Amino acid sequence: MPELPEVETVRRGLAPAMEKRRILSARANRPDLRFPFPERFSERLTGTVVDRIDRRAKYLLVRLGSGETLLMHLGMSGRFSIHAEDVSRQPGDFVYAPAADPRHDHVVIELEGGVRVTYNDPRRFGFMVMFPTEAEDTVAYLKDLGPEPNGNAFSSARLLEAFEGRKSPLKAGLLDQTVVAGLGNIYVCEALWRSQISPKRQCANLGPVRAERLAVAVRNVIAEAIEAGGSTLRDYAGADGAMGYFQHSFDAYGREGEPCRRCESEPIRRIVQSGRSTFYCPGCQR
DNA sequence: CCGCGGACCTGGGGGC
DNA sequence: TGCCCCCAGGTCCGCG
Repeated sequence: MPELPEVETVRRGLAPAMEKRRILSARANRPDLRFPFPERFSERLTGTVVDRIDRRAKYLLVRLGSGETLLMHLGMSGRFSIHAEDVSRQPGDFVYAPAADPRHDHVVIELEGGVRVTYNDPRRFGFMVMFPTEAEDTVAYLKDLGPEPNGNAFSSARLLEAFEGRKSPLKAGLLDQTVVAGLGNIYVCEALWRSQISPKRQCANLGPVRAERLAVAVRNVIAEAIEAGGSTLRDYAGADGAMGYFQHSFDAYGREGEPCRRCESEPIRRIVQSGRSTFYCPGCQR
């Protein structure tokens, strides 16, 4: 999936195309993604104005003039493309996305000004739900989320508190969205590599010194990835590759067998933790 | 309550 | 060319 930085990049791309524009039509081309679309999906979107697009963790929150919020999650393979006649284009904006298989164009939204936003998702792990904006505090997807890694509430103290007594390995702990919100498989591997901490270490055995290194690494890895416009990996292509987005390179993720860029003595190893690949350097991550 | 494995989907790549 | 297996950025659910 797009992790937090990629979702933030998508938000920044969608915002200039959608904000302050009225939705002229909205169509779902099938009854469901991961879950069924909201009741009367098309009717609830059509005619309302998009006030603003926010992000929380990996969720996009489209604030509508109707008083509702459209919450969207991109799953593993969700992407948006925008076709626009008069959206101002600046370096870094993404207006056209690379071609996707149109069989997986599941949602098409037309807005004022000749803007068309298309959601494409081959695996259909993404989903969209709607709720009254005023009831946001009760929305299950949002209410238990931990702090944003780039916010003030995220710190080494937060990690120590969340990990107290926890038996699971750090890899699993950092993927837990109630501990810190928005990390996924890639950036967890990268943050652990940066902080030289083993993904196999028990959460409860983190300790204050490593916790500080880890918190700094998480914060920096996320900030840099947002800065880079999100990674452009595989089927994620919310941004237009042709627009010159930085091709993110990773230190650990996906580098199995390649030499560690820090200690250069051991190759990066791939192991499986709770069913997912973990990449780390057994030489310098302890 | 916690932690883990499986399920949900489709497509791409490698081996034979 | 085809087939089969493995792999993929996430999350939810049920089991022990």
